[in-house]
Amino acid sequence: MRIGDAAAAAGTTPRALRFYEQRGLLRPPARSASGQREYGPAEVARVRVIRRLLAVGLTVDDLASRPHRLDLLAEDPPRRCTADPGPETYAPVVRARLATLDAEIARLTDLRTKLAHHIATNGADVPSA
Amino acid sequence: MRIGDAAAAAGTTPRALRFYEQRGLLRPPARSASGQREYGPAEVARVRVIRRLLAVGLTVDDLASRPHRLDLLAEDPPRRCTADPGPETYAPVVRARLATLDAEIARLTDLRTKLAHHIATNGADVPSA
DNA sequence: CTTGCCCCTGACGCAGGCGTCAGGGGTTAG
DNA sequence: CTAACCCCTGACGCCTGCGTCAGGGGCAAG
Repeated sequence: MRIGDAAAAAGTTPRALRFYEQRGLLRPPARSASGQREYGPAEVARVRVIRRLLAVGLTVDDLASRPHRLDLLAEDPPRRCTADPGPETYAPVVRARLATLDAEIARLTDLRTKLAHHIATNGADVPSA
Repeated sequence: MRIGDAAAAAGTTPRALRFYEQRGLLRPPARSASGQREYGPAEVARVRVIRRLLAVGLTVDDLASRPHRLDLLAEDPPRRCTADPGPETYAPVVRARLATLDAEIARLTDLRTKLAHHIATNGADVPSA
């Protein structure tokens, strides 16, 4: 499978795959004689895992920090939460991510409150403080 | 007053003042013989208004779209909500801003929920969908 | 006169996850 | 053989509100 088909199969674009490879989320794949990247089903599965993790808010750097964890998660069936998941768990980054999400939500909610208050009291013009 | 003192008086930096000027939020100020910007109390007040509006979530472009409104708001005492505030009100941008804030808050809240759900069911590892 | 702080303009950096263009080669159906 | 589409690498663009560096001049005190 060449990059275009692999990307389509994983629901993304060739550019994204090259980007993940460059950032260390994907190992450099095999190449054809003419230098074209060759992907198998395992790589596609791995990309799907990456996309899911990104979709729930983890960053590329989060994933790059524990590349081996992607191996486990992309297995079929995936080995999740064995007795000893080792030091490769995403738990720390997930917790950090939750914290920053909470902080951001609180910040925006606060902003929204202030803005709504001002529009109510000042006719959407000047915040009084 | 030169730019450093004016910036300090308004609670910001010289760089920010030049930036506001470049983006049309501040009119080009008077210059000394040697080309240094000269500010008065009115400019400082205007900068304070700008900062408050930015702090509640409006963007530089929002403010730049209605530069005359800043004149009114920076007056002492400010003329707010006269019988005819003209077409220069921030109400439309404020409403738009509220909408984007709501959308963003909803998005982040949704993310947070999903992430928290996955950490609870999968031990902070793999999102099952 | 010199030291030291302030000002000037112009331009790049940042954070994130790619999109997109440039310039050049592969590959496959007709 | 050639059109048409795909792939390659390298590099800039995006978006916001400035921070920061580079290179060059001003101004008041000792």
